[in-house]
Amino acid sequence: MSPTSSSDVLIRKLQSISDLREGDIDVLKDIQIQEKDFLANYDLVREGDRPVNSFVVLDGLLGSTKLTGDGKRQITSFFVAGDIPDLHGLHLSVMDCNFTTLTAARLGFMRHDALRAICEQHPRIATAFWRSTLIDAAIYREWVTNVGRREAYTRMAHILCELIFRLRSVGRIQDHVADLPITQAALGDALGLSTVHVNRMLQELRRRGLIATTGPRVQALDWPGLTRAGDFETTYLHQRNPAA
Amino acid sequence: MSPTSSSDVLIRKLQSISDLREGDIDVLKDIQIQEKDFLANYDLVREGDRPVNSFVVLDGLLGSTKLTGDGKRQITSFFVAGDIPDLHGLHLSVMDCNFTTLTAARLGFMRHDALRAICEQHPRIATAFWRSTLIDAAIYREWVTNVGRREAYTRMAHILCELIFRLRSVGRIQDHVADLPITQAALGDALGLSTVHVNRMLQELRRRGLIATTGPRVQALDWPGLTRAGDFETTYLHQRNPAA
DNA sequence: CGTCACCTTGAGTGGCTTCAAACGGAGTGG
DNA sequence: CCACTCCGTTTGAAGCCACTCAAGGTGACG
Repeated sequence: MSPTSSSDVLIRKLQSISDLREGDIDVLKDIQIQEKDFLANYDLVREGDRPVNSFVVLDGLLGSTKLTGDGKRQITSFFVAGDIPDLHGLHLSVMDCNFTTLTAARLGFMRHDALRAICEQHPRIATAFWRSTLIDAAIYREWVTNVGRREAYTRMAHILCELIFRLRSVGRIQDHVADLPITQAALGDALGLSTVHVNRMLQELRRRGLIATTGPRVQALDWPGLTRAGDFETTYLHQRNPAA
Repeated sequence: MSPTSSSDVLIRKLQSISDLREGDIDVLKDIQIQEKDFLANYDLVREGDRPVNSFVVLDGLLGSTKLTGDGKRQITSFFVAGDIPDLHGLHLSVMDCNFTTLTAARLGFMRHDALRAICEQHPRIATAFWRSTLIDAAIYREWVTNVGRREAYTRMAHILCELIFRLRSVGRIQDHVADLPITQAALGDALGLSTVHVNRMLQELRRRGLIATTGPRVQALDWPGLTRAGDFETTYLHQRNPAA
């Protein structure tokens, strides 16, 4: 077990979105979690799969992705450390999307039958997991709005705000700098934009002094300005105990 | 109580997406449901609200909507008879979107504390409700993809497919005709398109013999053709017992 | 008969796409 | 050590999808 074990990542996350008691935390500590590493651009789950376990993100960036009939890819959401992307699979038997690593990632796998047993015996934990999927849904809603009604520049700023905010709230940001080895092509797939246009919008954000990028690192130089540019409000992320 | 009571609508819906036993159904029958009628374009829930009850749609069409900073509206999902749009509010305390009637509608209200009590004592019912919110999330995912990566014509066909399919699966379609008094402006807000362009895409669908419209009624003249035009697969709707 | 809400049509514009090519850094093998 | 490749970023130019603006048409309703 590493200093911050996979259980810790899971528990800290659930604490940050719901109210758990000591007893609940002890139960969570006993969940068997199998760690495994993956390279970038690996499909962990594919549309049509019937998964028997869910995983918590321990490190790295994932996305839920869908492919259209003519082969275009849409990333419908990002997942950072602490998130449990395919918790939806616990009750959706057949998956309707893929879960793909967007960077190298470390994941912790948990068996569905174990999770189901816990949910039956510990309603408060069940509620915490349920709430986690509801926050995912809220993020999807925001993304529909982002892609449907905001223009490219605002859209770009918005998604950067979300990423930075979420990374910060799980302690993955040092000195306002986010380690984000995500390609511009992936950003395009998330925003419904072409790679070329993503590049131009990023340049515009840099030109206006809102962000700086050095290789895979993104830095918000002017957070208030960036949130204004991105029409970003944190309500939809439903953070409850930011301290945790 | 009307011949098809509000409980019936709720129960039939939950049966169509999950496996319930006789005992569960008896419990559901005892839920207090308060019926109420609404006109079109009424905000039932607003962003920032902390609702104390959820409602099941008994008749009519609703949408979850969000407003951007500059006042543009995005409809992020539709809700038809049987759906429980703001079940998300059961565990999200502060709402991040509005729920608006898009047509005149009849709704059945259920108190949150009653629902929470039931979920604690009947894990199978809790799972059914949870699953209902997971299907909402799956629909949001599909909408992100639809708005982000499909062009207007396909996008339009897709949303019509979804609406017709969902209405049919709850028995609200007679002779392939859907009663849909939805405005083209609302369709635009759902698709991230201007009203003008919605109008032109509908014309194109009519011209190609895929749909017919007479006033507020929409008819799929060529269902296979329409699903092909809309790149529509039913996986993401996660229907389990279509017979029910 | 006037009003209102919604649908329809036309013309001009622009945001974003596509296509194509050049550039830069990291890793590899001769 | 240098060529070579690969992957991702950057830049330019041309074109189209969808938008905006504006006006006219239609049906419902008081």
